Amino acid sequence: MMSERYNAREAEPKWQAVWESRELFRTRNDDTRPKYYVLEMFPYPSGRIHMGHVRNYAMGDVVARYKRARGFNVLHPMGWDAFGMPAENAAMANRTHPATWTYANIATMRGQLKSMGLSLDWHREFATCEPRYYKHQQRMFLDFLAAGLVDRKTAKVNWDPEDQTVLANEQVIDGRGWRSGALVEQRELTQWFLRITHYAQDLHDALDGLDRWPEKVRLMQRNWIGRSEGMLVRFGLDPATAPADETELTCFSTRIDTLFGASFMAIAPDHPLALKLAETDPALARFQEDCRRGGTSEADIETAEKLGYDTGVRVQHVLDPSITLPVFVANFVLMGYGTGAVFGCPAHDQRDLDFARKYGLPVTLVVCPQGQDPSAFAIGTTAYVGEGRMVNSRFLDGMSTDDAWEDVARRLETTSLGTEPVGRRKVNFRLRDWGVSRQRYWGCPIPIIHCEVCGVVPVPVADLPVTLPDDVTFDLPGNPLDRHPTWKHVACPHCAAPARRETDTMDTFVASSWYFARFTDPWREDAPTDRAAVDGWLPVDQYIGGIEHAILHLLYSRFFTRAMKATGHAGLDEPFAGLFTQGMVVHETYRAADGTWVSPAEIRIEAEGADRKATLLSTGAPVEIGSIEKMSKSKRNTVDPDDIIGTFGADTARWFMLSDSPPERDVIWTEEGVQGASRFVQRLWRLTGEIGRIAAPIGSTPPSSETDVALAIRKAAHRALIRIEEDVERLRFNRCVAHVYELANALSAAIGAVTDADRQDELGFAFREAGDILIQLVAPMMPHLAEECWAALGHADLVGLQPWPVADRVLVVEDVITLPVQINGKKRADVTVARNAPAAEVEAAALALDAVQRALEGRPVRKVVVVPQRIVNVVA
RNA sequence: GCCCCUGUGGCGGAACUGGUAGACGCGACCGACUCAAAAUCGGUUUCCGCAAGGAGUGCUGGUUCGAUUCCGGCCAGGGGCACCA
Repeated sequence: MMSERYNAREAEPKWQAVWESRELFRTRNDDTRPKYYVLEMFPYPSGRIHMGHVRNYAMGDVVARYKRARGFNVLHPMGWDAFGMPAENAAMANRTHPATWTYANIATMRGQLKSMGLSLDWHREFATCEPRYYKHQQRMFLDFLAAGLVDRKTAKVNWDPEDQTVLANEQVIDGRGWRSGALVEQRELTQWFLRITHYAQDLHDALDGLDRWPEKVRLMQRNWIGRSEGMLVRFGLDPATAPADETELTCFSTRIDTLFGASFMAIAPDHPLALKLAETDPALARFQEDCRRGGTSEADIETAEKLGYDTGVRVQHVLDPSITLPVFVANFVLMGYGTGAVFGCPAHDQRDLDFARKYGLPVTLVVCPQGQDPSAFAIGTTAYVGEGRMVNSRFLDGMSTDDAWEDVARRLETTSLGTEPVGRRKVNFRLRDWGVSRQRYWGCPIPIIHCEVCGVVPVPVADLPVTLPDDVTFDLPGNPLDRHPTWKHVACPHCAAPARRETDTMDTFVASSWYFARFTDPWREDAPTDRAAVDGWLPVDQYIGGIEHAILHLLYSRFFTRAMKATGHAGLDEPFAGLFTQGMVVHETYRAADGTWVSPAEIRIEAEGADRKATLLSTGAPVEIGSIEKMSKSKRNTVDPDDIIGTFGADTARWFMLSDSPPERDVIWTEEGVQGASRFVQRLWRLTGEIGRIAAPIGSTPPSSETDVALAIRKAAHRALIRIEEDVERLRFNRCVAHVYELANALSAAIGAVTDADRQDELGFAFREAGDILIQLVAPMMPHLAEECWAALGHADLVGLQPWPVADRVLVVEDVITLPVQINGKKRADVTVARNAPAAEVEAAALALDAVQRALEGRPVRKVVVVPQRIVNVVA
């Protein structure tokens, strides 16, 4: 017999054990059903799972369980993004080994994830710090190197002088290292780069085809790649002013239409010409030094004043050599973009205008906005960057900016400087190559050996993996691999001379750029992927994760997949066909009188509503209720999933995470919300008991005639079924939850309305059908409760093994419908008509209504709009 | 500065391609059960109004028989990029 209350703490482990022993979620690669790959971004093993994980994995699990019921061969794996700095920081702080710390965290978090009852195929689990994984990453690095997709070059990096390591841009806060607090220096270091820029155009263009990605993410990537069409323009140096053997200066411009407005040239402080001039010009050298010292943080750049140094060199204007322009070294020109040289057109570029005003350079209007009089239109402190008519531009005058652009482009292409044309069309990208070298221990070793004789030598594939040594120390700053006594000393694979290993390791983002491919066959030892498996499973049909990865991880993965294709490890370009970015879990913050943050577990809410108050549990002292913010350790506004699962059960946590807020938006974690979810768990359990008492036996035949109540019950079930199908497909889980509530409400109401005499014979069949559907609808979201209810309804097998119910679309169509009747757009009455009634009939029925005649107040009817099955609008 | 998104009851939110605004949940209030409380069940809950009725989706214009939905302008909040030529 059913007990009164549903006991999640007993039921959940029980069903998890049943699923596991029956291998419900084990996925086979040789299954012939259509595939469906659903993946949530794998976690970093930071210690414990947080509510963000719960939300992310609850969503993915709904999709996985739903698709499984719909007959797909579902791949839903889990693993660990296990390399990275926190492990090394923990090692330094706690004198543990990063591996010890990492694997302990994985064990904890695996247990937590298992307690959520996720339908994961744990057989495919791996951690990226395992040699059996990173071995293949090293292999692909070598393949990329052979394919020309890896570069070794010097680059400016953020160098923390105290920790003696490179920092990522995100790790530099206000110009200081986030850990050490030391002022970060810019250093030229030789680094390994993955040539993501090789695919810049394709990564840009292919965004159009990612129609199941959020527009926001595509836009962010498009901006990040930063494609711009322009021209490389070669300016001849004025021989009278140029240093010996310097004859030309090339700049990149997207606004060659404004060339007649040019009043100066500007080059980057570290432009080759500037460096050369500085050799004989100490003042210039000092200026360059000042520029370099200028902060590199964004805040510094934002506020930096435009500074320039007139080199005395002049260039000849490309459209009229008799005009010469001064060449400035300017702090706002970047060597890393274009050619490190620009021509300045102050009237039509804000930076150039600021610069020109400061140094008294001419400002010539060459584009006049539509409808403005050029003689009256003056440039003040704001440049005009829009389109318009050309003025002050000789042969271009009167043209549109577009036409002028083409005209200039053709002229420059057909004019020569030396033996080459002056201008060449060029598409430039903002995207830079991906620097993957990290001076850290806890990462994938870069499989390279440096030999004095042979230079850079790849580690032979047969020697992979290059594994990390275990005996390392973290008591000193810097890279433990570099100061390890023996690890880096090896013989050159070519000449056998003493050589040394590369001691840099790869950025952790490399590991997360292909894990989704490895999941398709994580056991294969001789290659990163099995081509049949990877090409069969990919692309991921539905990828779910946080918006914070909109650029880095998602762009790197798109690049990596292309590089894997180029080197034969995969057969496609785009790894993720569908992407969903879920919102964060946020919570109120609480502060004690002394200003310290207080955790939700330490307080009590004293009064609800407008005069909501909180006090400290321990002392009763008042606590200030603060703003709602992302759950974070620093603000202490976190709720531990273990506590919630221990108190209410995983299903309650899952249900709450799916309800209320649309999944792409932030969800506010509230105690009331959890209580509400928990209440529904109990209510569904009671309702199941009541349905079970009325429901006909499994497999009963439908009665020969059906009462209105019975029909209504079945209609409600099928309506909910149809809506939930639609909404799960579109990941609108909050609406799925609402549909379940509606069905449960309808069934409760029907039970309340039936008399004892009605039961069994008349309603039994309807309640059997509707009850079974209700539980199957709940199953993807609250799987444990659903199993318990399914069994209570008399089923011997698991609801997790049931095929999805077949919706009866004919059943839900009503024969008689009620339409609103509006008069001049305001609703005044309802009219009930046959669903297929002709418009004329509907119109007549509507006009015959007393309420309509009253509302018309004798005015003549001018027009009647009848929208079939929707509305009637009377225009008077 | 540039680009993008969002704005609906006390709260989270719903409303299909322009067709009954407020589904569903939370909170609140009233009632039933109870000695009492919890739990549960029933009811009310956009605002103004006793009612009839009127107003209402950030503000403001427009298109339309009809606008939360489409268009223009403005306001507020959030996010991304940031000297990218």
